[in-house]
This record gives sequence, C-alpha cells and structure tokens, in this order.
Amino acid sequence: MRTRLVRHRVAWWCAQRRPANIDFTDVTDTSPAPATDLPTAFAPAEVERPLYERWVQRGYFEADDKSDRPPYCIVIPPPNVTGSLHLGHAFEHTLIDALVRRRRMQGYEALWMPGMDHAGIATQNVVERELAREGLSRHDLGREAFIDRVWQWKEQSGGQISGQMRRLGDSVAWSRERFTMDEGLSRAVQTIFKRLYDDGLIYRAERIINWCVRCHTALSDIEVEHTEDEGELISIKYNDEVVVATTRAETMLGDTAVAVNPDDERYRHLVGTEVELPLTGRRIPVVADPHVDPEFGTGMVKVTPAHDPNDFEVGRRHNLPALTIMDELGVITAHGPFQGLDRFEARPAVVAALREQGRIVSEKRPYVHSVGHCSRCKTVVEPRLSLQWFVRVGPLAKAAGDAVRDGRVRIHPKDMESRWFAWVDNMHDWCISRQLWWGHRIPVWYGPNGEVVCVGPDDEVPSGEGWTQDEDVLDTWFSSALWPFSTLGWPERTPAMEKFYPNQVLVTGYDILFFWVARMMMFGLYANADLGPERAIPFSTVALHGMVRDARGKKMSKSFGNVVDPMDWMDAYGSDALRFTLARGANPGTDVPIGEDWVQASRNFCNKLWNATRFALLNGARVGELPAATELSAPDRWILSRLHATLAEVDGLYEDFQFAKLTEALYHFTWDEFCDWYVELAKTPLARGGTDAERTRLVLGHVLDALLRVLHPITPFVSEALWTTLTGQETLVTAEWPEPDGSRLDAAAEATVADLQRLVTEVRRFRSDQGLNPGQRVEARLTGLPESLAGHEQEIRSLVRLDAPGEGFAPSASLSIGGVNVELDLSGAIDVAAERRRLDKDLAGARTALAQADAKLDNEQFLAKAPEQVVAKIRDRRTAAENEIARIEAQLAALPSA
RNA sequence: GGGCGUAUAGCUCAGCGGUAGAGCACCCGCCUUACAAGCGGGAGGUCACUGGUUCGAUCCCAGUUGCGCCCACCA
Repeated sequence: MRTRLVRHRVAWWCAQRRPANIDFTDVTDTSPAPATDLPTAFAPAEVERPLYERWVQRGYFEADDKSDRPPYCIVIPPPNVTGSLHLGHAFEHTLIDALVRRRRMQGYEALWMPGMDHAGIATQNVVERELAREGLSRHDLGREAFIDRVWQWKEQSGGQISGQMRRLGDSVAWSRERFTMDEGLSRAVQTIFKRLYDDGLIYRAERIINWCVRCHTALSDIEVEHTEDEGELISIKYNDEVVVATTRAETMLGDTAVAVNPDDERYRHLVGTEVELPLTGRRIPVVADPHVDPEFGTGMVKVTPAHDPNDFEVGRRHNLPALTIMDELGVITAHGPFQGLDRFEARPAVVAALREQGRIVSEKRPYVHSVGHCSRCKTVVEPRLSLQWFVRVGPLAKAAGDAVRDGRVRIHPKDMESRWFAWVDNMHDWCISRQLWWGHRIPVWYGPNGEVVCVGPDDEVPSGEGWTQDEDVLDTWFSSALWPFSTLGWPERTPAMEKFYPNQVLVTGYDILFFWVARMMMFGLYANADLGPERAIPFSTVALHGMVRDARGKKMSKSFGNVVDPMDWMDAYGSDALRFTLARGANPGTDVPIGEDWVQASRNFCNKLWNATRFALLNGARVGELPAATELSAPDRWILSRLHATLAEVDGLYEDFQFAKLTEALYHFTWDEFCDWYVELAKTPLARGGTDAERTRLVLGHVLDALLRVLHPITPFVSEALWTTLTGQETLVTAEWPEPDGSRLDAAAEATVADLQRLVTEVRRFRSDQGLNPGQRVEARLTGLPESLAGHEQEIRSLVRLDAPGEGFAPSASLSIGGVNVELDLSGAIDVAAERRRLDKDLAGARTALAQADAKLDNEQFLAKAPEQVVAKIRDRRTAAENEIARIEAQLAALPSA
C-alpha cells in the first residue's frame, strides 16, 4: 500500500516536472550568460573517478622534501594485505584525508604517506586457508614456494586496497608508497634489531610464552584475548593430606611439586616432604612459596613449571625441573595412556582415571574463569615453555611514558592518557619471535653449536662455515613500530627524514594504542635518540578515533551479519556522502554508529549544495571584489557574518579533531542559513536586477567560494566539481583555505535578520494553521515595519507570498508581530477556533515563562548571589515574555468573533 | 580481581550550574521561478534512581541500578 502510494507520487511528479533549462532572461536583465550545464541532481559516479585521476596525474598529492613550507606529515596506519578495506578504514581515511587536505590548502607541505602492512600471522592465515581449500598445507609447498604464494596474494590484495583508497579520494602521495617488507624497510628492521641486541635490549630466553596450537607460533601478551569462559574446577587428592584444585587437569602429568604458603600453619609440617603424583608414580616435593594464596581452595597448589607462568616462576625459585608434556599441536607427549591425546581429550581422560582411583574429592563444579584465546583464530592459547626472542621493554617503555608525561607527545582525547600510562608503566617484556614463514626473518645467525655468531642486516653478515639463520620471523608489529621513520628512509638521513620526522599527527583507533602506538613510541624514541629529545618522538600528537558500529551501535562482525562494504554505499550515494557521514559521526575517541539512512541524508546534503550552487550559477553568481559593507543589504551582511563565524568555528574545531561538530556546523550553515534563508532572500534583489542583483551575485559567489573551500577536506569531489565551475579555476586541492575575517561579523545585521525570520515564521505559521497552500498568493498590508526591515518589505512579501493590497482589499485577519501589523485579505472566513487554540497555547507558554522569570527576580538570594550576566539574562527573558504576551493578546483581540 | 566510561526525544548521539538540542524516523500541508534527494508548519523528554552541595542541578559530589570497554600470571 505504502509502496504503491510512493510510486504513484513519483510518477505523478515526473510527469509534471518542468524542463531543466529555465529561461531566466526575463527576470535577470543584466546577468551574464548563465552557466546552465549542471544537471539538476548531483551524480557522484560521473564526477568522482575522473577527478581523482586528474588529481593524481597532476601530482597535487605529492610532497616536496626540500620546500620551505612547514611540514605536515601523517603516515597511514598501514592496512593489512589480508583482503580489502572495511568501513573502519573508510572512517580513518576520511579523518586523515580531511586533516591533510586542509593543511595542504593552508600552505603546508602536506604529506600523507601511503603503504601497507605484510601482517605476518594474519596474512599467513588467510593464505593457508586458501591453500586448505585446495587440500594443501604450507608444508606441502615448502617455505620458499609458500612465501611466493603469499606475495601473489599480496599483489592482489594490495591492488584492491589501493583501488578502494582511490574511490575514497585519499590524497596520498602515491609515489612514496611503502610496504613493510620492502627492501628498505627490511633493512630498517634488521638495523634496529642489531642496535637493540648490541644494547642488550633484545635477548633470547626460555620462557613461558603464549602458544597458539593452531597458528603454531608464539604470541605476545596483547595478541591474547581473554574471555570469561565456563570451566570446571576439580579438586584432586594426592594423598590424605594433599588436595589441590585445577581447571586444567591434564597438566598434572607435568607437575614437579606441590606448593603451600610459607606462613600457612596447616601445612608447615609437610614442607620438605614428598608426595606421590597420581597416575605417574613420580614422587614430587612439597615446597613453600609466597605465591600461594592460603585463602584460595585448600591453600595448596600443584606446580607445573613447563605449562604455567606462575608455576614456572615457582619452579625457578625452588630449582624444580620443568617437564614438558605437550607438543606444539597441543598433543600430550608424556609417556603413558594419555600420550597422543589432544589436550582437550586428555583433560576428561585424566579426570576419569583419577576418579577411578578415588582421587577426585569434589565433583566437577561450574567455574567461570578467564581463558586466553589467540586473537587471530580464537583458539585457546596454551602457556608453553620455549626458547624465544624478547625485547627488554623497561627503558623503552619508560621513555614512551615520559614523552607523554612531559608533553612532547599529546594524546587526544586526553582521557586516553590514563590508559596509556597504565599500560606503558606496567609492560612485560615483548616476545617478538614467531614460528611463522611470512615476515621478517630474525637477523641472527647461529654457529654449529647453536651459539649466536652474528646479528645484523643481511648485507653486513659475513658468511661463516656452518652458519645458519634463525628460522623464525619477527612479530609483525616489530616492523610497524618503525613505520613513521622507516617509510622516510631511516636509517639513512634522507631529506624526507629531515623534513617529515617527527610526523605531526598520528591518527588511529584506540584499539591499537598498545599494539602499535606504544611500540612506535618506544622504537621511534630509541632509533632517533641522536636527534635529541624534542625530535626523537615519532609524532607530536596522537589523535585516537573510535570504532565504526552499525546503526544500533552494535559492533560490526561477520558472524552477526551486519558488516557493510563501504564500496556498496559509495556506489549508491557517492564517496562524499560516505565521507560526510563518517565525519559527522566522529566525536573524538568515541565509537561511530552508522546506518544507510545517514548516508542517504549526507547524499541529500551534497545534492543540496549542488543545487544551491546551480541556483547561484543560473543567476550569474561570480567571485569578485565585494562591495563595501555600507553598500550591502542586511541579509548580505548577515550571511557574510554567519559565514565568517562558521569559518572561525570550524578552524577551532579542527584543532581539537572535533569532526562531528565541525561537520555539523557546516551542515547547519549550508542548509539552514545559506539555502533556507539567504538563497530565498536573494531571489528578490536578483529579480529586481541592476546593482541590487549585481551585489547579490557577488555575495552569493563569495559565500559559495568560501563554503566550497571549507567543505573540500570532507567532501572533496562535489566541492571540486562545483568550485571549478564557479570560479573557472584549475583545482580546489591546492587552493587557499578560507580564513575567517573578523571584520565581517555584524551583530546588527544578525539582529535584523533574526527579526525578519521571526516575522516570516509567524506569518507562515498563521498561513499553515489557516490551511493556506504555501504557493497561494494573499493580499496583505504591512505596517509598522521597523527601520531595519523597512527596506526589505519585498523580500518579506516574497517569502510568505503576500501581494500588495489591490483594488477592493478587505482584510479579514490581522497579525501583530513585534510591532509589525500584518493585515491579510483571506477573501473568506478564517478558522477562528483553530487560531484561538494556537494563540491560547502560546499565551499559556508565554505566561509560564513570565512567571518563572518573575519568581527568580523576586528571589533575594538569587539577586544577591547570581552573577550579573545571569540576572540580566533573566530580565531580558522577562521582557521578551511580556512582549510575547502583548503580541498574542493583540492578535487574540484582532480575531473576529466566531 | 583492578581500572575507566556511560545512562538525555522512537533510534543514534551532542550539550550544559541559569527556560532541554541535532540528524533520522513521525504527523499535517505543498510543484513554492535551485533542489520532491525538496519546501513550509508541527508533535514528541520527571535529562536512569536516591540522597547531598547550591539562590538555582540534566550538569557538580556520594551511593544504587543497568549497559559498555580496557587491563590481569585467581590455581
């Protein structure tokens, strides 16, 4: 039903539609030939692609290392080459692009450094999955062939990603594009590895690390996601006195001690004795260790040094052997009946065996505890003893904390700083070796006996007899940590380094503050220490944004089925609409809900802008010298005042990355002020012709010129298309940013237009209440116009379709608005009841306001303690309420009796 | 277990010690010399709850409840 109605309406409208080319010659006597080649609706698809290609061809996005302009450099958070960009990327790119485009317009040497991340484990997993579909594993191919295969994947994924970036309009310097596995970046990785190693900040050690039995590799602490999972806490009786509890029963096969708290009176006599470990026949000691909490469970803990980080420490303190009972796949290796079982098969098997011996004292009870999962594949992580490479983060993390503490680096929004300090000040050493194939091979060579013989960049390594390179690769974040300077040529002192390091801003999601930002800070400060503390920082500001969510605020996820491909929305509504929507939702550091409706609304905005410009061009708007303020009308001065106030507001908001607010301010100015009022007001002087029309054309041109400039960072395509048409100039990309001009602010004009708006709105409301169609002309007499509005009677009449009184004018209704009397000839009875209802309601409201104001002004404490400004404000409010009451009463009095 | 955040219109969110705001959705009217992707006019909120501070609290403070997030080597 509804659909049918809509369709009907559209068909009806199309049939009625008048031709696009309107002949204005009869009303615009002195206008130049109007540019009428803009279609009536904005068609993004036709505009965007050619514009982007032209921008790239002309090199507008490239940056010059040697220019005198101040630098403004943002490095792209390199997208993983695991597929394609999602809405979150589109969001991030919109923000970065807006910042960079604005600075470019402001005359900075602006560089948005593009590139991608090899994303070791993520990409390897993707390609392994592909292989699995062909029934192959990476081992079937072998290391070399597998890596070739990943490179093929990288080419494909990378191509797709850069295509998407072009669609988005990203103004990146393509000639500088980098990849984390480029030769130069690999060299940077090897160089810093060597330096850290030589400084004792990288070491190799046997430790308990997080092991993913599916990805087959070690993980760092932050690559583990903890979830509250339901498990079973089981109490096992070793003998009459010794009872321990565990959620991982299978690990008891590797126990090498039982621990109690040294202060625990109950068990003091047991310390130093041995108990028999069930199922194994091994005898293990009872040790005293402060790690044990006497309050928890029985106050006795089983100690499995090879499979639990705490137990490992206990074992170290008591010289206990570490018995590994599980292999890299999570399969039990301990001799006996459990050998060959997966860890999750072994667990119930062990419990069953224990129960058979009557060793289970408390039956399994549900127990919710925190379980670590691999952030890549969600497999439960297994703590595992193994030999790995680590970064000793102590001094590096301290430096990263200090840089923020002493203000060299600003984190925005500021409340994210507490998170920063909490993490940076409590960081554990970083496990950087990964048992993967895709990534930077660890630049360490071992001699025949496994001793380290050489560390360093490939090309500096002398070949030695029987030397072999470490098989493992580095954590992918190790190379990302160098991104702000490896992309600029580090370790060479390149002109690009000189010009663009430190970067001005880093824009990224708060979710990778630790993964990436902290590591960039650590390595940036370390690698560039020679530049001095002020210049060693990788960037002076970190601007954190939130996550894109669906229209209901839910996280987007494949399993939930609410993931949106940004390409779909760009196809449907255009890149500008998507960008505008994303910017409009971007409150600093908070998540951004986005729904298709909102993109539609942004598309409508772009179309509004398009049509406003089209109107201006049809009426001969042009950019030229504005007449002096004294030559301008009040509406002219008003819109210029509003324009420059908006420009100033936007500038201020950019400094704080307040994209949502600045976008909102632009939306409001464009639509509610410029289109709804100024354009409508302009029709009168344009129709009048002569100098009035000429003046109006210049104001229209001036406002649009500035408006399109200031919108360009957010909506580059539509603004470029319109602005080049308006001005005849080459491009907006490198045009000047519109500076706010304080001398254009004009309180008097703003007050005049506010009066005019109030008058117009009131008349419109009357007309609407009386059921008059908006287009229907009515004769009316206006009297008592204040001086400021006296010259604008024609505009007012035009806005509310009031004709001058003609022959036989017989007013049947009269309005009194702010001293202005409007007598209308409705040529018929008016709906007195409807009007009275409306006026009564308004009157009640006004009386309430008056009473409230009076109550305040009667309150002595209020008068004594409230600031003067507030009191004055209440007095004004009181006066306004009084005037309002007078106005309504006058109208009520003028109402004919029913 | 520790820390942080949040609660405002049907939805998503701004805001703020001095009469509650936006977008979308909704209702009424409409081709009105740019735009029906539009125009005009409306309706809609005890600003989570309870106390406190204040002349005045949606805003500040404390507590309660709900939701969300981050960190954590609780067997």
